[in-house]
Amino acid sequence: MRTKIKDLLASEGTQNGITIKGWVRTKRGSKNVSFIAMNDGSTINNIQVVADNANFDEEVLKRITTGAALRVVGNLIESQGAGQNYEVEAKEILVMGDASTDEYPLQPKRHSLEFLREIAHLRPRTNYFSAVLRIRNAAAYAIHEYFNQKGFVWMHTPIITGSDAEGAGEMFKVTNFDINNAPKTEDGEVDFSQDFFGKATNLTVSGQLEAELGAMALGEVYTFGPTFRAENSNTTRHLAEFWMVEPEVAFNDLDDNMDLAEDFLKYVIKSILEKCGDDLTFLSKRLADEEKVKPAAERSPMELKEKLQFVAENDFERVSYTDAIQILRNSKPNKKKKFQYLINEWGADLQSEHERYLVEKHFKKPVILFDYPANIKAFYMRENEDGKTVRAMDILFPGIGEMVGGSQREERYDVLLNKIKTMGIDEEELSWYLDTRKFGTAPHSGFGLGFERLILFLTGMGNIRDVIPFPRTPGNANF
RNA sequence: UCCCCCAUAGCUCAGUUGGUUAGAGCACCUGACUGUUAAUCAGGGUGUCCCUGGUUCGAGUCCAGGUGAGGGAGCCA
Repeated sequence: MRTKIKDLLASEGTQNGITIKGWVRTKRGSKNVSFIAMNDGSTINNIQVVADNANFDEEVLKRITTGAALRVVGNLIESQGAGQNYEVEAKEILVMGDASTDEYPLQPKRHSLEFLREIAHLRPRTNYFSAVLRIRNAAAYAIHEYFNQKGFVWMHTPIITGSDAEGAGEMFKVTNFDINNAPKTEDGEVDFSQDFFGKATNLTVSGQLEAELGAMALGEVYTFGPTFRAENSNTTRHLAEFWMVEPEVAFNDLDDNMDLAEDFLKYVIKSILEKCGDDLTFLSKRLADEEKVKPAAERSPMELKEKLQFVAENDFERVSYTDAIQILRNSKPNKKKKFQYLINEWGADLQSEHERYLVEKHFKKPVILFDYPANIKAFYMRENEDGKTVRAMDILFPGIGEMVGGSQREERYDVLLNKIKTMGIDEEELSWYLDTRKFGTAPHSGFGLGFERLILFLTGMGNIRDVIPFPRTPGNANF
């Protein structure tokens, strides 16, 4: 039996005969005594193991190096040094796995995130990354907890899809063909009727359309799973493989949808503040250190925990696209021609510089933009009475941009069919989707949340490749 | 995909107008030290200066191409 370091550090008193297993972070010491900082991933904090050198084989002590796996049997005693309440007085030390000092790349010092990305198989062993992974786990748990409490059904939508009309971006092809020798039809095209599924298939870019089917039966559903986009996106906020949360609720209109999204985000943030205190404290401190190096203008006005608290406790700003255009048109950067894309008239798609202005300069809090022009949004969004806008909403977060994208869905069969036709989408492909509007249609709404973008916000990390264990990006599928 | 930067020791980085034997801190190794907190002190340099080609008497330094990485934009979550 081993005791987790988290539990030992929280111990109410001394304990005899405990066993810990974990990895060495640092070893230091003098002629008579060695101090080993050990971590087992249960907490960001290390426990100090103290070994009286006289009681141990010199060869064993030599093998205790940064990265080595140890089993230590001993007593939890009150620390005789400053800096920690308890420490483990070692009686027995077994080196379970050595870590060669001249090969092990992690050192007891700060490494750059770029370097750690190159050794993604070892980076969970760092404070930085283990904190992110624990927060990621707690956030996933909080998401399920939230929806469960609200009576949502977690629906497993397919990863492999036969539909190419999801309309959310480039898709990865799935085939069993020998790509150099695929069967061809008479006119020279690849003959997918002979492929595994009997048709061309792809990895999903969204579970929304299927989630809508579920919502029209179960009332409230959500998806939470991997999602794939074959876009050649090279940014700090895009991945080719990422996790997405997509709630879909029957009878909800756009206002209900915005209420749900805001309440949901605040719940997850509060949950992390409550459960990941140690990890947040570490990240908060680390980020504050990095801020010090930056010029004053680029520094964030709040530190991580404050920022999370602020967002959890204040209402998001809700602004229609039309009002947002007004604000932007009259803004200083627009008048002084500081925007790369100047806002002149209604109908323009907002660039990230505009979104950033609204969120970071004008409102200084998360902003929900709604009622966008129909021609810049997807076919399934419900048309407003004005005939030119749709019931879409995006939630923009400071430093991240679009966290959530959602809409009230077009539930009117004729309107939807017409939209599909004018956008040149194959209606045969979507006949099953159209059936929901044919049989017992009802207003419904939903949204998609980029899980990793949420983790970016929760951890204060700057690059999405640092909040997923093994990032998949164009040109990179290592590990 | 476009734009901008960058690539020197295991890591982080310095390297002057092109100049002879390429440096620092940390890591690592050796030793010292009565309890340390990324321990401290003394000693030790471990290198395909990303690759290919060019300019030059001479290239880590200049030029061209390539590769890799980072930031920004677009696409979006």
